Amino acid sequence: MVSITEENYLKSLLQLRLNKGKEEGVGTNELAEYLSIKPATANDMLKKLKEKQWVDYEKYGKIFLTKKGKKIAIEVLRKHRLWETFLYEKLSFTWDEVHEVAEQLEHIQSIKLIDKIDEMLGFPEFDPHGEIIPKKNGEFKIHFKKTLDEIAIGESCKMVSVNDNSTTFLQYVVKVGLGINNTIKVLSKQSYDDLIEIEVNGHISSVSQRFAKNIFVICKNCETSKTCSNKHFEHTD
Amino acid sequence: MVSITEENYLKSLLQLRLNKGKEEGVGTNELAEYLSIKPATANDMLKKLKEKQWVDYEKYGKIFLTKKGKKIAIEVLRKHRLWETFLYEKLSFTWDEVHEVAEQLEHIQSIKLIDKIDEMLGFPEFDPHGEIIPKKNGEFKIHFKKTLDEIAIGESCKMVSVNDNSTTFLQYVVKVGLGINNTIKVLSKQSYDDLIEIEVNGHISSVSQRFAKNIFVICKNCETSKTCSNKHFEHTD
DNA sequence: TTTTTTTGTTAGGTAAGCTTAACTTTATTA
DNA sequence: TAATAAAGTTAAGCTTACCTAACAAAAAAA
Ligand SMILES: [Mn+2]
Ligand SMILES: [Mn+2]
Ligand SMILES: [Mn+2]
Ligand SMILES: [Mn+2]
Repeated sequence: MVSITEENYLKSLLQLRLNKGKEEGVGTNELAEYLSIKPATANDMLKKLKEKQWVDYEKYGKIFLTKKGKKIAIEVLRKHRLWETFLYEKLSFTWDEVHEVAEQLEHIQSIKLIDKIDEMLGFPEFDPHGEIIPKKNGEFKIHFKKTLDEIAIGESCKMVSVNDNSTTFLQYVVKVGLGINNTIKVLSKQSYDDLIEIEVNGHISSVSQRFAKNIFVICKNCETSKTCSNKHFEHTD
Repeated sequence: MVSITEENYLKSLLQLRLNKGKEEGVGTNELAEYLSIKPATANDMLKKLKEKQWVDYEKYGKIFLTKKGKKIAIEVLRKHRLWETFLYEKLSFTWDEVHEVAEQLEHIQSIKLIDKIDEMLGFPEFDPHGEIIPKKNGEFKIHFKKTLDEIAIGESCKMVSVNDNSTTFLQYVVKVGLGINNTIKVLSKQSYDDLIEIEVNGHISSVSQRFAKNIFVICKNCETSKTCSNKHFEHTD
């Protein structure tokens, strides 16, 4: 049996893993920060997760999901994104409202329930934040995303998702005139205060580094995705 | 803030209260049995619930919900029954599948969510088990229900709901040919083994005392309901 | 009315999930 | 390379929600 807390840990490990392009493990402090808990707490829990063979790591080393652990994590992520889509599509929730509720709904235990929701939605590919929804068999495409601050001056990119799901941030994104699938051109960067000047739909505005680091984009001329099954991305079991 | 466990306690106190016709409080052992926990555990929690002013009772006395406690309990009960209806009506779950999942869904914190579900369902009056669904303002009708074993020989009654939500029991109910709103006539009672002979839709069968105690009915010639607002059924606050 | 049974309470203990404070190991940077 | 900073671990302690065992009060039966 997997507790709600354990599910949140495993899902976070997967998300942190996917948010880095490279094949890196996750750190204790990084995980703790992401879950808004203290490193000591994360460390305790990681011992239990290792015991249960859902993660693997050496003392003082990076943490990796095992195959079993990754399977659970993908299921939770799938539920989260399907619930967000349900709230957005069927119950007219707004972009910034869905995440908080989905954070709870993702822990409802019935497989039948989530499969029926999937069916009701017509087996959607993306959630309202532009994130890919894993299929029932656990397969999903990985975007090689960059954050907006990594895009060079003069280059164009497409916004695919966000890295901060807080209501405050999402409402700010809307205010700046940004949205999923918008094309963003980076016009200039101020060396004085690190502000980034961008153009979206003919409209020019300036955003901070902090803001830009929370906007995920794919650049126009790069390889953008690969299919990820249960076989990829886990450590040796 | 009210925890999931606390919500389950408060909801159970309300349900036990409603399942007795009379204006009686609930006992510690009775509550513990209902929640499948030990009386000592229930006793601990009741102290905390009293501290929080959600229940009121004297030591060794019967337990009553306060106005505040009853408000929370009604909200949870409303969510439970709306979710059951959603699963049954929109996702083609069967009668015996809905309860278990609703037991989890009832604890999702969003008011907007449950109101939207209510709206999607067209503000239904009854859940799939025949139980009344409290309105958003907390009002609902109370059936003066009896259990099937209390019906006298020769009398007819209408099945309105069940007192056991286990899959095993609900599937057995279906097998016996019973369902919500069926008219049941009590033909005879065996004094030897306490079996009750009933007639439903022209079909005659015998059921045990244990079975009959879990079938709620209203008798044809009694007063059957009264409206219950937040003002009724609580102890003095 | 006394005895027995049922019901409710107290005391002491466990596991999960969290905290702070002190410490160790690894990584960075001078 | 040595000093410093960052990352990770350990120890001790808290709260919630559960348990068993022993006991006290109230209700029912003899
Ligand atoms: Mn989300
Ligand atoms: Mn969650
Ligand atoms: Mn139910
Ligand atoms: Mn519940």
